[in-house]
Amino acid sequence: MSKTHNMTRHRLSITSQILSVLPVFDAAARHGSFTRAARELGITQGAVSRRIQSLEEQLGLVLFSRQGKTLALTQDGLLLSQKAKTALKLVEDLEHELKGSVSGQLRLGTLPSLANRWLMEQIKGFTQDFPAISVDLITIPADFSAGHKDPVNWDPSSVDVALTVGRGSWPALESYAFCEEEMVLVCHQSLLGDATIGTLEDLLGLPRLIHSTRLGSWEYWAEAHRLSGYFSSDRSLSFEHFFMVLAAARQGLGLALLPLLLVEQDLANSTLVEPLKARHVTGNSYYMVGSAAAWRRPAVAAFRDYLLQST
Amino acid sequence: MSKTHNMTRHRLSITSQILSVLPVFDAAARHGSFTRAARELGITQGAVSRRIQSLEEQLGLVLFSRQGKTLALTQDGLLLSQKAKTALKLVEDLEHELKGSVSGQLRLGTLPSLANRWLMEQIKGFTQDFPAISVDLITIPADFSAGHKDPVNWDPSSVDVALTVGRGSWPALESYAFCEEEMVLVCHQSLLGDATIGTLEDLLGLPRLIHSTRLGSWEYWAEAHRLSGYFSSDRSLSFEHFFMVLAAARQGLGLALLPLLLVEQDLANSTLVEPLKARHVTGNSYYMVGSAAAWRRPAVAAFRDYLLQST
DNA sequence: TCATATTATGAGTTTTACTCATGTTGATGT
DNA sequence: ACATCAACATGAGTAAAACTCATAATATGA
Repeated sequence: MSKTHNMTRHRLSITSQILSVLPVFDAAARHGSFTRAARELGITQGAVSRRIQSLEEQLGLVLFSRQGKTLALTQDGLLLSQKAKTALKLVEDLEHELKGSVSGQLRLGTLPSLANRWLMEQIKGFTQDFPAISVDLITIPADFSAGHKDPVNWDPSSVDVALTVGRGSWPALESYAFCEEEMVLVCHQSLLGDATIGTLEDLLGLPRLIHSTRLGSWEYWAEAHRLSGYFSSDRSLSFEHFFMVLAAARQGLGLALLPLLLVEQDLANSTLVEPLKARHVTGNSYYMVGSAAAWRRPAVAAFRDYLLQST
Repeated sequence: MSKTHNMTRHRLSITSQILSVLPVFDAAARHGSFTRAARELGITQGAVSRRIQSLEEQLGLVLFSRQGKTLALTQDGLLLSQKAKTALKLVEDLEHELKGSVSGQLRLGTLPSLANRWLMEQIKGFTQDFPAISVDLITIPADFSAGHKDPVNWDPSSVDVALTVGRGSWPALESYAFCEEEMVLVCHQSLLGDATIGTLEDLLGLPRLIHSTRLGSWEYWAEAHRLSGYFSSDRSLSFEHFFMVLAAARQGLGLALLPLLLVEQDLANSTLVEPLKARHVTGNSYYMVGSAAAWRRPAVAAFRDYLLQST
């Protein structure tokens, strides 16, 4: 059997290709596992496997010895991992040094619900990266328009960036979407008791927590799942902000319909459960909104880039 | 006017993106010119421009100050370039160290014509990269088959890799194409005298140098350019190998039809000229051919990778 | 020996990097 | 001043790399 291979096209020198794999290789070397490395990097196991393979081909060396489950660095791999660490450290330090030179003030306006957990996490990471930027956080109203234009219910002169939800149409402002709004059905485990939940109808007897400033949510959700007209209408519990709905749900007060962004962490650590997967993409997105002038300021641009990156 | 931007998808951390641009940035910083950096890297000016731009966006910094023609590093750029050099040096050294650990013998068989200049250049670069590999070079016959299967006119047991021309069909062997065969019309400047060459017909009065082991070359070329039947048939000069044809052409003995691979350098430094652009892709390619067992040897695989890379 | 946890791999998709062609701009010489 | 030149910038389209998803293959250990 003859086997033929075609020629490659010209690219940058081999060093460049090696450089970009270094973080992947380093993670794999540190964990001694492609799976865990992938988890750390937020990519799939297959991606790590492939990249390491191609690195080994580039170098013409075997970097890991694989025996089924067990992964171990070879002699060459060990050498590379040590040097790689040094090089990575160098570049990381450099990055921090450069970012440290960005200073200024960042005035953020945010929907109250974002400010409880999600935004705090972002701000934590951001201020670590940019220690010389001061942040000033205030809330803005959650008023919501279903129309074609999104409202500007904050004072653009007192805020550089507003974090809000909408359709991306703020005249005279420049907006960046960082997350699609997807509503998720959640509740506390205790609410379900020992009932077996098989269909959406099984859930409709449970108390629902209502978001009073966006009243249509349940109805839109029900429509998307072809369930209109099923809601019981006895006692109702309603709250102005999502964060209050969330707090109520955590207490087991009822079934909540909340944006995924706000409940990701609770789902991950099982504070809340998703009794049935009945999600609903609303068509809105979360946006950073600011004037063109604001976006030109380094501190503001840095925040935008950070958020887009970390999403 | 409102301006909206969509969210990015998750990728590797920012450091990884920075790493792969470093060689580009370094070249630009060293040359103080995107154009010259591009030339060094073998890519276009636009590619360099874009990558530097995206690096600047990633970092949220301006690295170069552009004033029309003049390009200069900013303060931040200078800082980055110094650190980048250190990091690059580290990785390059590392690469050499790893490659230095590959040792063994590489037995190459080659068409004689390749061994004059082109292959020597490759071997020079290869042995610099892999100082621990010994190379043993011999020639193999240039016999050529126009049929479906390519001949094996060398002893596979005495050679790891044969460099030859063909169609990629060597039964029981594994082959890698590294260059398409493209015939170019060349001659010494003096041959043209002061005649004005406007069409192919103008050239047909000049003496042609003939490659006796692949007699059809001129005819195939003529056919491709719809010129059959024009050749004068007085005195003829014919040579067994391309390298002899090339040597004759350099002396101004006649018009030669040679593979681009063999005359690239002569064209670049004007030892030879291409009186009219009348190239002809023959459909053959240059191949590295070896047994699967040979390709498994590190020294042999290293040579393959080097050649595919440098093409 | 079966369940499990891991890496490998085929197929298809998305994103990035590149080329080519053209636009723009500032310096230079007449 | 103005034309010219030599750089960088940029829009559009293409090629290649990187990633995902789904699934296969494989060693480990109860």
